[in-house]
Amino acid sequence: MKILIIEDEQELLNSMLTYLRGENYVCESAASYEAARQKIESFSYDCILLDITLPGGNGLVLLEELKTDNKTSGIIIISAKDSITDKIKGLDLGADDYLSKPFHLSELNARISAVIRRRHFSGSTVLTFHEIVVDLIAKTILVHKKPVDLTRKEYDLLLYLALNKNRVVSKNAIAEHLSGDSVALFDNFDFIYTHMKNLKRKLHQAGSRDYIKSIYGMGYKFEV
Amino acid sequence: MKILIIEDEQELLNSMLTYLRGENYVCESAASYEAARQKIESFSYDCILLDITLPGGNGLVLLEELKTDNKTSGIIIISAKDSITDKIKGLDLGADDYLSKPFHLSELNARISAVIRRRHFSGSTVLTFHEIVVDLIAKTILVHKKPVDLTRKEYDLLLYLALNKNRVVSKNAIAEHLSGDSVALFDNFDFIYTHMKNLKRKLHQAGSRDYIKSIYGMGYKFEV
DNA sequence: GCTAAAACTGAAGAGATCCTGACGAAAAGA
DNA sequence: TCTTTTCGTCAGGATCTCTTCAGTTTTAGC
Repeated sequence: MKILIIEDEQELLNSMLTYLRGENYVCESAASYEAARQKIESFSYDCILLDITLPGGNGLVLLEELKTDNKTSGIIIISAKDSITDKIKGLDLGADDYLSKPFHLSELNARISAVIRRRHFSGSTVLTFHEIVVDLIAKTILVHKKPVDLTRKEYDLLLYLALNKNRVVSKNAIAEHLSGDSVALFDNFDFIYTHMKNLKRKLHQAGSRDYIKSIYGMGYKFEV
Repeated sequence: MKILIIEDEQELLNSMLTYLRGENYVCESAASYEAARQKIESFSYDCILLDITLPGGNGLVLLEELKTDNKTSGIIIISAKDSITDKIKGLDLGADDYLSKPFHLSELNARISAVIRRRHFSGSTVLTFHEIVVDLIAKTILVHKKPVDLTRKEYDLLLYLALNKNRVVSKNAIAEHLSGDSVALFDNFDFIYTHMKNLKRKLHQAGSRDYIKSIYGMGYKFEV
């Protein structure tokens, strides 16, 4: 699978490249719309990550071109939070999905595979783990096809664990993800214990098996 | 995995220590180049975080020394944004990566594990020794494709042995690697005996052959 | 073989980590 | 505004891990 990343922030770009290559995607990058346009004309990509807030050009114009060219690439818009307009949200402009900065690389990865899956296999943006189904767009959880009433934090927590399935995730990482604050340092993880407890209880009551394992001294693991 | 943090800003240092210890790294710190030099001479680290803009000494000189000493440590340069020269960016000076302040601790963490992977494991995320598989990202050990649950110390111990496969590692080296304060020589290796015993037992019970040999008077060897 | 040093073992206390229920604060919804 | 829900903190207790210790076995050298 081949991905084009259109992004000018060097550090973010590097992170994305490293992560996505680690996920076995073939990645190329462009730091300007002009460079991107050239690449798109010459090569084909399964997915294009488009930062629409680059200096020196309007990303929406590029988006227009992309859609009229009826290429088969899936397109995910990336943008600062306050640049996400209702039009983008509604995906009226023809993108397949959008993600606002700052985002987590694991979430980006999930979106990419969802978009690619949909394009190639006309699926939807859901993640399925046995009886648990996560709908990324609706932000809902189904267990045995029945919705489970989770709070926002609980949903975030489950999604994060699910995106990192079969990996041990540290409490540092969880705390950062839940709080949305990527700068803060956490001296106490009590709130994680509480959310974890409630999440586990709700999933259990809904009839799910206990996929969330606690790994003493290391963190948690969503094991499927 | 053991890390040396060379940094004089106390607050930042504390954040880094707390975070990285939370990620199960064994961490030590030095607030000056002189202190750092001493530690580096006496002990070995898997990764060194080097702030090159400390007062009272030039970090680049220390970097030079580090590279000529051909130690196996990975080196990540940390510095204020405007001190990042093109040379550093190109990593011509021999560092493995660089990070400009301010940075996110999770980003630092990602860089560290990438550097360690590159240096020690030639970039791979899983190590395979016949029926034993070490997944560095999942932080999980598989024997015959089934997970074996190890404690932190047991996992670290196995990783350290695997890292030095087919070499004899002394108990001093193991002790230094497992427990943070490398102040003095250890007079008592009882805790190693216990961890080793438990590790061996768990691997054996999981159906693995006994690759860990005890070399009388020398140490241990992971023989594959 | 004998001896002393080194290595192993099981048990157990100390210590760290995690879970739980309850409660007030904060946020969201009516 | 008032009500309801969600969130984070806290303290007590449960659980798991680490280290130490004492007793036993193995090893190398004589």
